[in-house]
Parts: sequence; C-alpha cells; structure tokens
Amino acid sequence: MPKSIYEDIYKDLKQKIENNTFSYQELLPSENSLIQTYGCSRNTLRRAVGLLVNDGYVQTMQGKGVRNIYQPSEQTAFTIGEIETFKESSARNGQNAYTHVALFTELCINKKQAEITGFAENTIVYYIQRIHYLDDKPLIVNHNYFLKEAVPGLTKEIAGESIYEYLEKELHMTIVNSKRIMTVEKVTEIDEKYLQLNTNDYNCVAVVSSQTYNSDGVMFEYTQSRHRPDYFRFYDNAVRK
Amino acid sequence: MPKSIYEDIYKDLKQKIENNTFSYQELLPSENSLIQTYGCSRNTLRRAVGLLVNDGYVQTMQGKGVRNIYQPSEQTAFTIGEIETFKESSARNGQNAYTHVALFTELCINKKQAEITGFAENTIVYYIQRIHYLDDKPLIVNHNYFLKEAVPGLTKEIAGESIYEYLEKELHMTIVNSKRIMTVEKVTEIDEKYLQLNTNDYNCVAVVSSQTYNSDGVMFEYTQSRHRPDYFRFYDNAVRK
DNA sequence: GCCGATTTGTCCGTATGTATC
DNA sequence: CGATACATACGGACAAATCGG
Repeated sequence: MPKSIYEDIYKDLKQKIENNTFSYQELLPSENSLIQTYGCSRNTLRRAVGLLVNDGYVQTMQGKGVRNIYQPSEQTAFTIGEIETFKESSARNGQNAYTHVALFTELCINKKQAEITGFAENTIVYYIQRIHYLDDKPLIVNHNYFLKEAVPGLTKEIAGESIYEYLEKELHMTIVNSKRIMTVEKVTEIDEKYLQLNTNDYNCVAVVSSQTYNSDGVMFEYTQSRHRPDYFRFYDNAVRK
Repeated sequence: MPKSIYEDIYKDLKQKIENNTFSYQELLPSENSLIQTYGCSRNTLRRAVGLLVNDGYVQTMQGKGVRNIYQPSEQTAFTIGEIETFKESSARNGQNAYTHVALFTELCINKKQAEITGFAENTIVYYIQRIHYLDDKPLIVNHNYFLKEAVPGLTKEIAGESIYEYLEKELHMTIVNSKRIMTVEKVTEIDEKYLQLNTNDYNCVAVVSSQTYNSDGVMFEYTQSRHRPDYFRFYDNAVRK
C-alpha cells in the first residue's frame, strides 16, 4: 500500500543509487526526464530529490544537474542516524541481536531526575535498564524512562523484545521526532559491569541522550544510551543553507 | 540583501520562537493566518515551517496545528550540528577563540591516507594541524587535508584565522554539504601533547571525521577533529519519515 | 455518531529567475 | 546568444485528521 508518490519515487531513486545504477560523481537524469519516467509533477519529483540531498546521496547544482555522491559506508558494527530501533538496525546489518532486561520498575521523578530527563517533577514513569547484545557481545547499556500514562500495559517481557514495535503496533502510537545529544562520559560502575570494559583500555563511553515525542506532541520518552566506544559510530550529513 | 522569501520567513519565525513569543507546547498561528501576516503563498510558508521541523523547533500535526517544542539548550562550551566554523561557533557562544597552527605543509596522498581521507592516491593536498583554544583552553586538535588545486593561495596565516572565510569570501567557493562520522578513539600522543589531557582522567577523545564538498561536486576537504571529551557535545534532531 | 469547519498533507500546472554550457 | 537545468514562488484542488456542536 503506497502512501505517497514522492516517497515511492524517493525510495526508487535511493535504491537505484545504492545499486550503482549511477556511478560516483555521475549526473542523474534531469528533472524533466525524471518527471517523464515517473509521470509526476515537478514539485513532487523535486521533493523526492530533496530527501536524497538530506541523506547525502546526491548534490544538486543549479544549471548543471544532480550529482551522485553516494559512497557505500564500510561495514560497521552499528550505525545510527535516523530514528530506528536496535532491532531494526541490527537486522539491517545482518547480525544477531539480543536484549537483556536488567531492571524494570516504576519511578516517581524527583528534582534531579527532572533536570536530566526533561520530565516534570513527580511524573510517574517506567524506568528500564536494558543491555543490548550483538553477536553475544554487550554493546549498549540503555536507561529508558517512559511516561507511564502514555505507554499503558508495558511489561518486562515487551521490554525484552522491542518496545517500539509494541508502541506502534499495539498502542498505535506514532513516533514523530527525537532530539538527541551526543557526548562522551567516564565509565560508570554499571557500564563496567555490563559492557565488560577493561578500564585500562577504554575508560569512556559514547553517550546518546534523547527526548522522543509522539504525534500528540508529548515527550513520552527520555533515554540515555551508553555505547561501547569501539563499536560506536554516528553518521550525519550536514547541508549548508 | 534578502535571498528568498521562505528563508526570511524561516528566520523570522525561528527568532520569534527563540524569543519565547510562543510558549513551550503552544500552537503557532495556523497556516492560513501566517500566510496573511507574511503575504505569501501556502507553499512558501510551508517550506519555511518545514525547516523549523527539521531543526526540532516545532512539530506539525495534521488536523491540529503546529506545536512549539523548542527548549533552549543549556549553556555549553561547544556545540555542533550544522556546518559552521570554529570561529562562528565560538562567537555564537560568546567566547574568546584562538587558533594555533602547529603544522602547515604539502602532502602527496599515499595508499593508506587515500583509504582514510577518500582522496585518490597521489593527490596533492595541504596538510594542516591546528589547535583550537577557547578562553585559553585547548579544546580541539584538527587535522585538515585540503585539495591543493581547489584552494590555491592558502597560507599558514590564513589557516590561523578562518580558512572557510577565505574560501567563501576570497575564492568565492560555495560549501554545499559535509558527510560526517562521529566516533570515540583512544588518545594519541599528539592529542595528549596539545590537549593537555591527563590520561588517568580521560583516555579517549571524541572524533568527528568529515568529507566536505563544494558546489562543483568535488570533495575538497577531509578533516579529522579530535575533541576534548569533557567539552564535546553534538546536537541532532531526527524526524521519522 | 454525524456533519461541517478548521488545519495540515499531497499533488498538480504554470510562470519567472538564475546559473551553466 | 539561446538552450538546458535547477531554484523560487504562486494558486488551486482534493485528501486526511481533528474538533466542536
């Protein structure tokens, strides 16, 4: 069931680029010819191409054309860059994922936690500690705070599978956007315990803190993900306005 | 000299949001009323709003309206998230910046360097080592590789000021996009020397590797920025498609 | 639950401007 | 200079989601 035309065109072009239909630095067919092939309007096609620009796949040049600047990223243990779950991301990389739930409890946000998470004081949340394994190697320690009233019926069992799958399929919640901050922090005792880090080797972890909003505009999740530094990569493409 | 209407509207709305014209979680005026106030077409207005969505400033909800979800970020030593120079960024944060050029030389890319940088073997580049200070504190060690033929006339003196200012104002080059990868790496001898790091404290640095393209579609720069972990922050906003 | 008004989302056609070749 | 290609802007039409009566 196709949702929108521009999305279909975007996906089609994206796949063509990934399959090396166009070689690196080659110009794509012009807007007009793509309009012909897809039988759509100019705006619609431009919208699709705009998404590719954001992805860093192509570069548009006024008067010249659209240049393919896609280079397949070298194989890597773990990549981010969009909102995607651990399960999705590991499946995409063809690896074997497993999640261990170390803690599942309710919590009433205190003043200090309110400052960190962005939840109001005295809010009731589920606090979950999870460790994500990839090919039997512990890579990430996750500290999740979910607004209780926004995620009713969440259980430890669900947390062991995929929370987002539950939210989207069962609760029909739509995740819209996620603000993230990347930092580097000293290893804590918890990190050391679960990530099996030798502090003579690395004494830091890569930390991604995120606030996630649903389609009702409520921030329903604060998560701190603490990554093994040697398996952490964060891809990004910046476009100068 | 205003460039485009949608950009002006975007900047105006952005500023209004930053100045708390709308409170957190409040709905902005509807599209129709904004069209009236700006006297523009619907598409133009929607384009401006779309940029705010990408910035994580607002969230659009079909049938409801546009909600302000901007929260001013706590004061921080150094932030990235767009293409901006060290000079711009430090000025924005109201701090005193200084750049020391430790090395300025020409280099012929060998096989190993080709793999790292993405430049072809035997390419001639300028290789520059720079240390960025903020309020007399060394924060970043930069390893720049600039394609020589793309940046003629680059000197050590320019490198001490702002290379990008030179590229844009003197050479009239337009920087278009920049692919970046964030990782965490062990401290090297060079890092230790220049960043005055105590390895008992932190033995890692935050590394941002970037490939930058100009409007001719040439990758003219590869840079590896090695940041003091305690002053490093990377902001990002992901929008689910 | 239905209906109409409001609001955002998608799509189209067209006109004009600007950069490149 | 003209042809080509992307960039901006406008106006209109219909769809989908929301909300209030």
